[in-house]
Amino acid sequence: MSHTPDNSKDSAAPAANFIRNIIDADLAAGKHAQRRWSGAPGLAAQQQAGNLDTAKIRTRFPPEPNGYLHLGHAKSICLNFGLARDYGGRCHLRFDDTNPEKEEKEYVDSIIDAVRWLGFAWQDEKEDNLYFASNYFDWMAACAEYLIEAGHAYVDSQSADEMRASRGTLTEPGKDSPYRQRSPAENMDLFNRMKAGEFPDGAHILRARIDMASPNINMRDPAIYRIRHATHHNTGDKWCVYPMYTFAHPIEDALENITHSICTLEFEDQRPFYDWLLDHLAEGGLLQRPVPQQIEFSRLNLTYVVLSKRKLIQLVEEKHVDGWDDPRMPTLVGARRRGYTPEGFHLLAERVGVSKTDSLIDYTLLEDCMREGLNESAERRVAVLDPLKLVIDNYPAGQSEECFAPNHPLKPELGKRPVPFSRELWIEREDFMETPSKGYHRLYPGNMARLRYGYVIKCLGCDKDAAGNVIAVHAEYLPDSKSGTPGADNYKVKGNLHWVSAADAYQAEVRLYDRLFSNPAPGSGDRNFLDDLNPDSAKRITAQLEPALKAAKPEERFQFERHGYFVADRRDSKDGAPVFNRTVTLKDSWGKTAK
RNA sequence: UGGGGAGUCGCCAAGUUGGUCAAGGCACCGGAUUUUGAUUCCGGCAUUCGAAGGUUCGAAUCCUUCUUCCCCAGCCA
Repeated sequence: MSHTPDNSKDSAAPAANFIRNIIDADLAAGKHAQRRWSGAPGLAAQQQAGNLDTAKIRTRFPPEPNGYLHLGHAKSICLNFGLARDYGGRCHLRFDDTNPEKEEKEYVDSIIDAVRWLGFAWQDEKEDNLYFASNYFDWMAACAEYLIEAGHAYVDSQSADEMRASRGTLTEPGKDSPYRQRSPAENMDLFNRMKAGEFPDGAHILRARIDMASPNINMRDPAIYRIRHATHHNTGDKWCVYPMYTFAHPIEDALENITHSICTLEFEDQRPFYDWLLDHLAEGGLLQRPVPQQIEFSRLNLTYVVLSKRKLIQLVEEKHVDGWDDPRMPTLVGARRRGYTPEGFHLLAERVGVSKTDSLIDYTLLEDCMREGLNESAERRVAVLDPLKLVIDNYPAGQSEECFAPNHPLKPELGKRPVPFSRELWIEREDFMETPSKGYHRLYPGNMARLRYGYVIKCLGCDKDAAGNVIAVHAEYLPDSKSGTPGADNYKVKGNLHWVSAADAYQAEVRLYDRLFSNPAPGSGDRNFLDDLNPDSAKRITAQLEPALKAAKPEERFQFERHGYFVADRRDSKDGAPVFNRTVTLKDSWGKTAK
């Protein structure tokens, strides 16, 4: 523990942050050491009959299954599951499905898939911590009834509009509801009839009785149970009353023995109610102490990215993108198709840290995190994206030979693969300039450069069409310069180009993705975020790829040398006919100064 | 104008029992290696902690005032 941290990425200690500080202090004080755990969520009586909880801490990731997970969720997932992992605790995956009108099974499956893809598990040989808030409805109703009996909740019969009007404003206190003084017995009767389905939606509502004059609007008798005659994806038509988030979430946490309930900043004002509720329910013996603690951190914001649900839906519905898993979408399914990696997201979460400061992260940081992992894991291949014909004038037509390219420069144990060399090759159009710019050291008449893993060549000139466009480049090769042979190093050249034998190339579709928006803050000011859409965010080209790429399997990732990282699309690739998505380019310090 | 939060290098972020502590990462700038103008590797990078006062031998850390930004008035989460 006390040795100085070395540079090895694996052994680096997690960076300190205020949440870890809280957990450290709680652990040191033994705050949660006496919690009992029955092995499943439940009220105090059930938990008390269990053993001491072996999990040092319990966290949870509690999405509402009403949409797809996005980049922001990745931060939260890494945080919650990462904390549990680092502290010998557990992290629950809990669906916060308390609103029957917005939630669907389809989203549940997609969320489960995304969390797994990120590499986290809520299940092991001892526990399976996958939960649905909707399975706690009986307990929640019991909690509500306790509150009613204790005089801490009442049934209000004002309309939604009347309630809004009497809630007051940010600067003025609210007014008590005329129904606020109903007796516990009357409230209980009304609540039972609400549950029994005697009233239409909105006729009554259960409210906590706290303080209509509180400066914190969330404490002005918040609504905790509403009537909603709707079919729920999990409980069907069993209920026609549903708990509000405010009421449900703290109870869910408590039932699951959550020690640290981590959420985003906008819930800060909600914390007094969280504590109020749990304290009363623990007082009433329904919940075990100590009750969970809510901790808020700042959500992830990225430049060039939009994450609001409303906007994402708009992008999909108005077809500005090709579905939720469009590789340009900031959803996790989109990121996956784009070729982003779980490791990259872990790295990002680590680098971004955790605090309460509203932050705006440069999108390049995310890209950089992806590059870092991919550089390590992706095998190298050759691809010519903007093909220009290169003719080796002194190489016999019809002849060909094999050259050998290493699969990974950092991992020689991955071996080499043969690539065919012949008289006619495809090279990158930008690797030839008839009149070179300053500092350019690739192909131009009279210059020598190396065909990577092949021969050194001397550029002789080029052919042009009637319009003056270069249609082919001519060169002669130096037979004693072949890579891997004794004389290979006789020639010192700066230029080093990739190439593909024209006769052997695998011609395929490649999608060159760029950021979806061209404005770092899409829709900032009075702008419509759609006006900031980048018109060039998806270019489809036909590229000339080395033959080995034909065998790529969906989701297989490669570095196309000198270009960037690419992934075989998991949706559109056919067996033996993969198409590739550009995940992210390589860094290019030449381009920076030249363009 | 009520309440709740936050302001430390271009972007993040340690540090908050006051004393060589202004960590670290990313970016950036040099230089070395390099058959990817990539990677890797060395070196550089805040007399200053939103601002102004004050307390103190000594403050990013304590006090006062000011200032900027974010969140809250759903029977959404």
